[in-house]
Amino acid sequence: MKDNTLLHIDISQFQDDLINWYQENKRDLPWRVEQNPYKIWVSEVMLQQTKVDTVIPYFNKFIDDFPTLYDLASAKEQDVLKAWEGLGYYSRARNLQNAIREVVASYGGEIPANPSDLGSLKGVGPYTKGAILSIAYDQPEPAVDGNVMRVLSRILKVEEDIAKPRTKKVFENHVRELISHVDPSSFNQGLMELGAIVCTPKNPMCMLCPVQQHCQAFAEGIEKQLPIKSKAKKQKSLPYVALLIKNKEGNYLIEKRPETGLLANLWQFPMVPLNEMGFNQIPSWFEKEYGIDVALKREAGKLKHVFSHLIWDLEIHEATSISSQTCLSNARFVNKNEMEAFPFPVSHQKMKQFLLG
DNA sequence: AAAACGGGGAA
DNA sequence: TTCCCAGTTTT
Repeated sequence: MKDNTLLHIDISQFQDDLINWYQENKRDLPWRVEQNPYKIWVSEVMLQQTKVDTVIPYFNKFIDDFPTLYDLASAKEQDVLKAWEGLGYYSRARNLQNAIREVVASYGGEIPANPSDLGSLKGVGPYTKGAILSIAYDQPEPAVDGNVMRVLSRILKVEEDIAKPRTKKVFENHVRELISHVDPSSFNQGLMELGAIVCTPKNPMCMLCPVQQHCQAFAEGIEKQLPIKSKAKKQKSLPYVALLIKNKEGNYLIEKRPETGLLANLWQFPMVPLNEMGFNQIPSWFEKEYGIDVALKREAGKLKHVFSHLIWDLEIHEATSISSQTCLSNARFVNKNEMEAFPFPVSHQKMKQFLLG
């Protein structure tokens, strides 16, 4: 063992300081009320790349709609996506239901308490696996997320690029050395809570930190320089015309997106890729793709929607059609009331809102 | 190892 | 604007 970074830390004292602080300062959150593996799992999936304040109302509604894993297993996917509407990363919801169905089918409804079975489930990667094992089952497994990497990069002065996939393994190894075997749940949650409340990205509040005396970065005054993270390349912008097409019955055309890729299985208003054709080709393109006539009426506004990896530049147009149906099974005319049952991404929720006034 | 995959909020 | 967030899957 060449790396003796941990020798600088009094592990037992560090555990006590962190766990005691967590017990005293942890936030009251809906998924901390009981040690229920299903609810903890749901919360962990929702919390991936999503802030606590955003998750809370979704979590409460989700548990209300699907109180047990059997309710989720037997639900329709469209209803699960509807409950997830607006949260983003919709594959999380589809993977979660897939995994829960696997738990019912192969594990008698008992969420596996061992790393290999648990980790084999859809959507359960290294983080979620460790979070469930430690928080729901009190096992000393690492649960390393962005918070933990930031906190430990400062405490242990780790200067590797946290944007690199392999760096996460470095932190997992550190956690295996540091984690309390008496209360691994409070240890892991304490690290994350500390990252969320005290050891924040820009201006960490070191004066309030319960493990300040263990922190290498604080000792050297370099806490704001850590962690080191390379920048992502910037998004490409894609121009579209999105159409609010009303037919004679007063119904609007919506369509289901493909079952893989971006916003899989969500619904939307038709979008015409402008980088593949000119504006005046839209009606003929529609005749070819949807088998319906379309007459553009007027522009309703513009919408810019930013994803992590691309940007939609949308020009919204109102249009009319004399058709009542399309040649596509995934597209249909619905009235404003029926529209409410379909899951839309946020960009198209805004267009829907435009229609509803 | 890199890219795909959403959305919101803070600085 | 820029960056960040309780990540996983696919390529």
